[in-house]
Amino acid sequence: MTTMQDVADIAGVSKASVSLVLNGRDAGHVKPQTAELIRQTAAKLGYHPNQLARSLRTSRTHMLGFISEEVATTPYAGGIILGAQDAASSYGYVLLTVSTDGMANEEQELTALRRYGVDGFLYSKMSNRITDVPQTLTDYPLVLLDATDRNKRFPSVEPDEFRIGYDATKRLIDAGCKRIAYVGCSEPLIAQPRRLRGYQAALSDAGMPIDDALHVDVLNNGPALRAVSKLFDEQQPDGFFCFNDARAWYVYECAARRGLTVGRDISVVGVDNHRVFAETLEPLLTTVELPHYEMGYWGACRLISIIEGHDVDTSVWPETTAPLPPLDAPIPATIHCKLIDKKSVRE
Amino acid sequence: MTTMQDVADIAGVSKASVSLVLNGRDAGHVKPQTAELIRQTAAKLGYHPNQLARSLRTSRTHMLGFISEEVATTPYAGGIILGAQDAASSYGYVLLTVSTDGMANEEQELTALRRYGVDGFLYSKMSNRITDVPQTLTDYPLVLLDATDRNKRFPSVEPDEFRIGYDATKRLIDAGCKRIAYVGCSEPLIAQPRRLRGYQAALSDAGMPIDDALHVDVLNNGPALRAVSKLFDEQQPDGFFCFNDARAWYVYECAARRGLTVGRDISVVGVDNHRVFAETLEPLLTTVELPHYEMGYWGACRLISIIEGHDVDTSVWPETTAPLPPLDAPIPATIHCKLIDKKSVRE
DNA sequence: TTGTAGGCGTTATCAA
DNA sequence: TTGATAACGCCTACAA
Repeated sequence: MTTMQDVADIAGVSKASVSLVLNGRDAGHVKPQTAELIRQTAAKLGYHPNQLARSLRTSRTHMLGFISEEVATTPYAGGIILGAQDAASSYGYVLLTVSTDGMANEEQELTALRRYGVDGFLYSKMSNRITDVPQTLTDYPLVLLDATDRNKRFPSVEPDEFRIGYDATKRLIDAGCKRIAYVGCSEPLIAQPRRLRGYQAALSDAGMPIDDALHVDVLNNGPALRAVSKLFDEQQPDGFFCFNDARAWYVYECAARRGLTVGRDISVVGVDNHRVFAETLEPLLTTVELPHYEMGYWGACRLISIIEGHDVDTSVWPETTAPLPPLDAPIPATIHCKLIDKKSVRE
Repeated sequence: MTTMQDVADIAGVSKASVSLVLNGRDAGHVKPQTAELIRQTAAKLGYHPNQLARSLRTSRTHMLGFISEEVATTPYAGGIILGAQDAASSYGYVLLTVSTDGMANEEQELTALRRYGVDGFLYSKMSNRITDVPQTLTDYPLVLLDATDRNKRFPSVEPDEFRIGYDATKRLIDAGCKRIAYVGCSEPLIAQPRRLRGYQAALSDAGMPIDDALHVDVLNNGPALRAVSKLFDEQQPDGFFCFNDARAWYVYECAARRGLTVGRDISVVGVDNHRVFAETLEPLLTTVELPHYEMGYWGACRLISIIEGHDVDTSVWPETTAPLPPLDAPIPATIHCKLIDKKSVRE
């Protein structure tokens, strides 16, 4: 590894000058000519600063601790991590991941991360759970992902469930469906009532009646299948908004048994949690993606803005990120997630 | 943060002694009495060594770079990362993850990781692809996960596809199926022929005929559905081994349309890539899990053994991990993955 | 405009 | 058995 001293020696200057130039602090300190020389020899030698030494001095590591409570065992994980990764990388940060999934030694793992000197934490749950932030983390910059802080002390990024329900239902309306059912989830998830409200709002806005008989919440397996079966027979819906792809499968099964073809006789829109349907049924099923990537992405952005002390205007966030530097990654036109922040006026 | 100097001052000794004691190198160097005093004051002050300073000195960071080429965008990722995580954590290592998924700047990302001083790399592809290791990594300890090094220079851990095919088929045989079909994948994946061989071997071992008409490779969507439909009508299989859950779905759809019930009229075993079926169809569909967790786990073990210079006997690996210290994590009785290593006699 | 020197928190060498 | 002391590579007053 070539060090700063090497560069200094070969360029015939001192370490201090090299440091100044390579950190962009040379304006008015180092003669432009010398600066250029330094830059060139650095490039020639393939010099890269040693992060450890730098961090030891500055006590900033440019590492973010990514903690996933339940994420890693689910298929959802990838997107969040990838989003956080991309954002982090744009700003010169890197992710130190740890999953405390069902581990007894959560505290241990977290203090381990602290010892590595991470600058802040992304704390990622699943399905937007209400969460108590571990004591160990409360004195660090921290942003929650797909989770909500019970005490509302920390910013969080969560899916805009209402919008998901609204958009999905709107698609069915636009497709000409007249009797649109909602196959929900009977587990007590935050998402459930919000998606339901979105579904109802979309119907109302379109001047369509809200019929409770068209709404059924199910769990899994046999009972779920029977409940959907009943819905088919008693209500004969022509459109289905499904809480997720697992639920959508029951609709498929029932349709198949009745000789109905999805995409012709009935329409189905589901929230795609597992990607298997996107891969398999693309032409048949319309899916709404959960904004996992976006949550990771904007969560990391927010965290970095906190770490670096930027005063982000979160009322127009994440549509606007100023005064953060612009990012290369494309910003989606519609972002199906929202930032919850003390300063936020949204929600 | 309390430092070593603090401990030394309060205990009334020098930094050197503290260092020796706290690193367990005090035998024959430090008087047991002093050692005890040092340990106690360290505990009292809540002293934790600063990893950065330590790393700067030892040039060992106990961080592993986890590179996923394609992993993060798939539902498979979680398991691999989690496995690697668990193993790493057992040995006091931590994972620095980076996904170069479709990134133009792979090299950049990797040199970034190098600057952070990772001790080695886990390079994770998907679906056991033949892989060229990036030049940037070749001078580091490196283990490939779910991938095979084209030049066979580095160890890799990949699924035991033959065994997967064999076991899945065996289950159908044990369930009493007489006409067992294989619904494979027509993409050119390493897994495909190996699973097919496993399927055939299981049939042979059971004294059952191998009928090529019962084997069909499909892609997606309409054509796949029609191919499986044809299989149903022309061959009337009573058991199906499916390449993955996406393929299994076509079997379900066809069965439903014919009024056949899975678990009663026909049996289905599929490799579960997406977890959606495990969640939804548990009682109906039998699934074989891909050994993602195991690959991550054993890959990390191997990498660490290389880093620490242990001479692991890979001929009996991963069943035995000696001379590595024992791990807390349970070792699965049957491991559906195998280590490919220069010294390996397996495969 | 440049260079010198001190320190970040460890570990390791070598006298005492 | 201990304790100075010198690295590790970098940043940053401050002096020249």
